[in-house]
Parts: sequence; C-alpha cells; structure tokens
Amino acid sequence: MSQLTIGKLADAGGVGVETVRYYQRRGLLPTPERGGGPDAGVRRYGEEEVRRLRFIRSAQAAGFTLEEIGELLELDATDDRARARELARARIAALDVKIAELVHAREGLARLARECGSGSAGPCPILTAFEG
Amino acid sequence: MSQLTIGKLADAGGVGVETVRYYQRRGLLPTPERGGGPDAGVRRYGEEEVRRLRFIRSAQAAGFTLEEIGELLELDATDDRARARELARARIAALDVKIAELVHAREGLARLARECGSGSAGPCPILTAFEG
DNA sequence: ATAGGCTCCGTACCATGGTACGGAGTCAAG
DNA sequence: CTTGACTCCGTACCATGGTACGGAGCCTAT
Repeated sequence: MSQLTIGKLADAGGVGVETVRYYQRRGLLPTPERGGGPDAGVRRYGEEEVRRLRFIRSAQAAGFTLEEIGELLELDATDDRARARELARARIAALDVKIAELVHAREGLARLARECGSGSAGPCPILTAFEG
Repeated sequence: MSQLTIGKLADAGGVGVETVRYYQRRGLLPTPERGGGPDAGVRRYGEEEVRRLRFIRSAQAAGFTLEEIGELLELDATDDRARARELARARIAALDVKIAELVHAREGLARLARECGSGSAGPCPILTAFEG
C-alpha cells in the first residue's frame, strides 16, 4: 500500500518535490525508510502521506502557519481535543477579522473601478479608495 | 504645513520608524530635504505623507504587494485610469477567490470545533476538517 | 552644560515558505 | 548497455516585508 515515489506524492498534493522534502525537514511529513530489494534506495509513500500533504495545503489556505500545522498534526495523533478546539476557535476569530477586512477592501476597489471609469471626467481617487 | 518628524509620521501611520525608512527606500514615500535654520538636519513631513502612508497600509490589507502599491501611487499621479481599473479588477477577482477560500476554511474549522467537543465521544477529525 | 531622546544613515540581520544546484545512484525502455 | 527520467541529499539561494545595530549629530528640558 506504500507505492508512491516522492514525485508522485508531490503530484498528488499539487506541490513540487522540493516542497515535499521541505515539509519533511519541517517534520510535517514522515521520511520513510528506503526500500530494499528491487527498488533499493527509493522511499515509498502511501495514502496516509497524501492525506497529510493535502491537509497541509488546506490548513495553509486557512491561514495556519507551518508551525501551527505541525501542532495540528501532533494533536490529531494525541487526540488533545481541548487544544484542538482552542486552535480552531482562535483561527476562526482571526478569519472573521480577515474576511471582514477583505470584504471592506473589495468595496473600496469596486468603488475605485466605478468612479475611475474610462469615459468619466470626475476624479480617479486612488489614494482615497480605501477610506471610510 | 510640513511639521512632522519621522517618528510622528510613523505614529500617525501606525508603523515603526524603520518601516517608514524602508518605504522610502522602496520609493513609496518621499525623502524630503533636511530642514535648514532652527531644526537643521531634520526632515519634516506633512499631511500628504500621512495620507500616503495610510494608503500603503490599506492597500496592503487588500492584498497588494508593495511593488503594486508603488505602481498605484504612480498611477495616482499620472491619472492612467485604464491601468488603475485593470489593477483594481484583477485584485477584486483575486479577493473574491481568497474570500471564498477563507469562508470555506472557516466552515471546516467550525465543524471541527463542533464535532471535536470536550464532552463528545465521537472522533476529532482534524485531518479531515477541510475536506468537502 | 549635560543627560535623555530623537534624528540620520548604512549595513546587517531576521522569519516565512519555499526553490535551485549539483553530484551521485538507480531503474526501465529501447 | 546506454540513454533518459527519476531519486537522494546537503547546501545554498531566493522573495517579501520588515527589524535591529551602531555611531553620529542635534534639540529640549533640567
């Protein structure tokens, strides 16, 4: 069941080989033993690693740092629910702030794009686009 | 009307002095002449610089890089509306993607915090929190 | 007139998250 | 049995956005 080479694992996760190695150095992914016998010298990976790799990418998209992601992966193993909830709630709060900020910025930009129309003769107030 | 020292300017923008100097090096803020006479040797800043500094922070929050912000500041001076709209639209599109991503991540986290309750006996599926 | 606090400036260093390089080994197909 | 693609590994380098350091000079209050 451990059949993937590092290149295939990277493909499965949508990252580069160097990124997988980097995650291994960071302790986010295991570095399996090299195979003996026919494919001597090559490390092989399975579904578990693919799941971890995908989790890392999603958690990153959620704004967790790689360090925090390392902690989350630990927590998954140790089943420390209190800490897991704590991290989740803190991140949700941060996301709410961030989302509001981005929505606000989006409004400023939409206003800018509107007021700064190609034919319009009025001002094109870039510097004040984010006020209010 | 140009009365602020770099320290006061930094305070007004909510950043550190070193950050102001960094923006000057990047060409995002002007480096005025040093004053002669009574306050010889000290550079003074006014409202215009405060506005620029605040704009930089807001635009950063909107996801523009400092390089793009430099371009925006140029555009404000040259009144190149077509380009300004182009940048605004591109950023709005990127923001829409990012906002959707964060909202999605928020849902995953909320589910995690819920399912992984302190008293609950079920699984605490950290690794699958972002699936679906 | 002297101490504390700010300014000026160049240069160096930092964290985060990768990306590249280069030499060596291995494996599979033609 | 060679060619091409891939792996392994250490080390170095990169971009972004700052932050710190250190020796000057100058301003203000005590």
